[in-house]
Amino acid sequence: MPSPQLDKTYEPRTVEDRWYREWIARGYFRASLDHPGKPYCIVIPPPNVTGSLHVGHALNHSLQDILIRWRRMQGRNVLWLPGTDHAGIATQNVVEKQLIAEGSSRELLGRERFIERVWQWKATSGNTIVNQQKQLGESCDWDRLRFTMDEGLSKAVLEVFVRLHEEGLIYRGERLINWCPRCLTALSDIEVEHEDSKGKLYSIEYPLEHDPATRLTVATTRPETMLGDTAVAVHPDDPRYNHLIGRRVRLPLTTRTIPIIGDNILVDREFGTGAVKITPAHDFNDYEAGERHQLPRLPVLDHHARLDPVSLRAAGVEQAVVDAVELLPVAKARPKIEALLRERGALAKVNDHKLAIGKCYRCKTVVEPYLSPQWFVKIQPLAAPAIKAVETGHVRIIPEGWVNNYLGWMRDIKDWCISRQIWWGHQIPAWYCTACNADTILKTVHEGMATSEARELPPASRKRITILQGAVPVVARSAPTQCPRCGKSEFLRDPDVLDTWFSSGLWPFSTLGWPDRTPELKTYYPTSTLVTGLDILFFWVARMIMLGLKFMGDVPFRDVYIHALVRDAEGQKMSKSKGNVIDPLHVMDQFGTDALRFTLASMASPGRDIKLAEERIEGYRNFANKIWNAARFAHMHLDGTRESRPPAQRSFPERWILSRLHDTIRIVTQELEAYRFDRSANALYHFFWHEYCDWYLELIKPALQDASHPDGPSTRHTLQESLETFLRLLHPFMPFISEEIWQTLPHAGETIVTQSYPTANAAWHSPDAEQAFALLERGVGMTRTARVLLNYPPGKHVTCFVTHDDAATAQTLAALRQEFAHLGRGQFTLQPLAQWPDSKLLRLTLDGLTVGIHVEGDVDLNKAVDRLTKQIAETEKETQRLAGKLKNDEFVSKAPPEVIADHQNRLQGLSRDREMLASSERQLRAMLGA
RNA sequence: GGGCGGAUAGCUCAGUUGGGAGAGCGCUGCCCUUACAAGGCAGAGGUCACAGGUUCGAUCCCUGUUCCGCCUACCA
Repeated sequence: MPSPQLDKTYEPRTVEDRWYREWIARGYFRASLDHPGKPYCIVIPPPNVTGSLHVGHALNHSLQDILIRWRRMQGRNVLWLPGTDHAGIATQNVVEKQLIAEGSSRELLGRERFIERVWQWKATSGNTIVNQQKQLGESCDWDRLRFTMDEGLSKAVLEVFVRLHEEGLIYRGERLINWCPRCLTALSDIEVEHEDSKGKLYSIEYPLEHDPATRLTVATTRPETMLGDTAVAVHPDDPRYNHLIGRRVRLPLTTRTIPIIGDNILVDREFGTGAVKITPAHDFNDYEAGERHQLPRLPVLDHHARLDPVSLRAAGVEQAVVDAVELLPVAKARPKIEALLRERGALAKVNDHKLAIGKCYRCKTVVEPYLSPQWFVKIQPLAAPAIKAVETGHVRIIPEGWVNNYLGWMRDIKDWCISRQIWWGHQIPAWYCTACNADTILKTVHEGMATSEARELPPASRKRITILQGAVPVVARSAPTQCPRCGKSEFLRDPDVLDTWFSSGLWPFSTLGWPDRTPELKTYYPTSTLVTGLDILFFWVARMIMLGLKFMGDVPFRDVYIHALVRDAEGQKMSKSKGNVIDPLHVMDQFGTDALRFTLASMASPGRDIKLAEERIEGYRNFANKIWNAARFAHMHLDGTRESRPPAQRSFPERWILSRLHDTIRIVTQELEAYRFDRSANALYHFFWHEYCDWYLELIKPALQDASHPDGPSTRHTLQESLETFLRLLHPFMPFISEEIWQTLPHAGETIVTQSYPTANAAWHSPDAEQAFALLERGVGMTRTARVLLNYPPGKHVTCFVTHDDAATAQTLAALRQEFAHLGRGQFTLQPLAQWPDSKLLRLTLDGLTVGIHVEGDVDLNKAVDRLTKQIAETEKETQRLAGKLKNDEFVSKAPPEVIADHQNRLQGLSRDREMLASSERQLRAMLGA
């Protein structure tokens, strides 16, 4: 066939787009239920539908695509199922910002029109990330693209909610939850990020009611919450205070007195004064203590985390204090309270204090514990089987270091708050009969707005509806028409939506058609592997395992591979505000998609974050170019007859490269099975650059360039065969360049995508060739070193001698005369040392191998002498070390015999080397003297 | 506070049953040798964080210390 002309450098952009469209058009990525292979399925961790591809996605998706393409080539029935999630809070925030920029708001728009607006936003930006994924070469079955809010998945959400509710595993109740006063919604425990910050510890004095001259001092980091204190706790065994239990203190700034109680859980006698104020409505520990002692809960903050005048009055706060702080946010109220306490002489001291402050993971606003009715999943019954699944290995977590992390969290898991006070998401399928619940449904004027603003609102938005804890919902798959209790038909639907993770927790089966019993579920569930980052192990992975076991009766996936976080070159977390983000799209434009993918794979070592620097990507861009040029070389020489000989009858370079290829196939496959993408990638890189290009292509040039060479036809065959095999081995990592080159080589089939993955061929394994090569490599290296020592130009034709002090090895060398001549650029004599000239010769020795190079003209021999002197010293040092060990009786008596024998052999070898080096040095000095 | 991981060449990292320290990038020198200067060849560079212990022998196993990350937690 004619050799196609390949350009001198590889241009990824044109190639990538062309092939991706072709792959899609021909449907190579489509899964088929009829496929005879064993199923292999990955569901993609759904990215935010309105987001765009960042480098973390690029890593996550590249690794999945490597696994998928590899398994596809292995003949498995592959499904990679793509999709996106609706990212409730994040997406709602984005659209709200747009509205504010337009001078509108979601309240002005109303719920229905707001949701329409979000769908519009999804329609305009929803394809962005999908197109970027395609640019990355992802071989997903795009026909099966799913979205957490689409009809099928919403049906699954409804079904799960109703069933869990029926079983009593979902309940509604008033609890203290994490509340974001900016997003105005509840958050689950893990949506709160903790950050160390500097704060203050305020010591406040509470006078005893029966003895006001005596004061009980309590410490707090949040003095403004003291207005809502309902008790002070001391340790029951603390002799300083326990006689006060049952007495009362006067709460400063209020008209109230509160009891002193004994509590050994809340109180740490060592900390502070040993007395603790209790604010059950604004602190999780205090809430628990309040439960234990039946204390009232007095909230003092509203949902914007401002001091609420109505609540303050209800809490008996003095009117002057209310006037001073009402409607102030916490940060502004705190100094006012501090000043008021100081005025009253109630503030004992203020110390600096380090504390961890909780922030909203979406908007970084300080989260407040907030008392409100919410929906929860009772999690213990779901967690128990999910713990067992990992303990027994039904789900494998890789690297397994994360197993304890998972188990620890699961064993201490808290009920999951699933309701969110936002509009974008799956609205909770609970309806309240307005007649039966007349007393528990409160409609108040919207407190978040000044009255003038509130007047502008449509009536439906003007109210804030609060459905109190006692309300009785009807939970159903569709809206009820009649109240089962009173028969009336007017209902209010619960306005809350579900946590986004509630729907993504169903992802491995909802995307396959559940709750319908589809053939897809039957074929692909449990899925094979989940590839994800550590950051969503709890958010997502744990919940998928719990819900998968609950509703499918089986784990959602067999393996969970947890990969690293991508950081910048300095190890900093990438963030837009720091301006250190590496944009994968820009990288792909600049260096090519294959280079980016290969970089990420090669750096994916387990248990270590990836510090990504552009130079690395550039390095692998160069690798792609190297492959490209090797292919150009092949094309220049593939014309002519080709002959397929049995491997054992091929020439030495052919046998050697096939043996190396055999080994590389073995390593790449084995490491992929162990999810060691880094080792697989490095094996590919090392093989191709440093064995295939550096040595093999050089070794076969004589056979290729001489038209009448007897090994020509076989060499051409092996060249083509080895290159084609390597491209298949490489394809999962570098899909584009491998396809582009593969297409130009002789091949069967229409695409590399569906070719079989190479398997190790035992007939290619050749220890003899490998051993011979090791000698050749070292010998050639030594002649090149000698050339540099003598300042010979690289092209200079030299006269050389090579031998080895072991006779059999010397025989092996003798068979390599032509290879030495070619790579060493000169005339090589492979005879015993006795027949070498004894002057005008620079000799180098290592491990019994000696190379001599003829010294011509007036060259400076000093560099060579220095080199020999240095090497002799090193040899001497190593000799001392080994001899020392062998002289040690304990070593000789206790070390294993093979280690002793090895030491002795090495010592002998060193001794011979040393003799040879010393004689070389004498010879050189003689020449210098002459 | 608890848990986990890391500390190996200038940088980023391998090193899997303890026995002669490796790679990539970078650096230095020489080369535009017809596949490739996005390249070739040669080379410099490391008491494997520190201190003990186990062992004939420790980068590797054990203990402690220091430093850096991450996760987690209610010390008011």
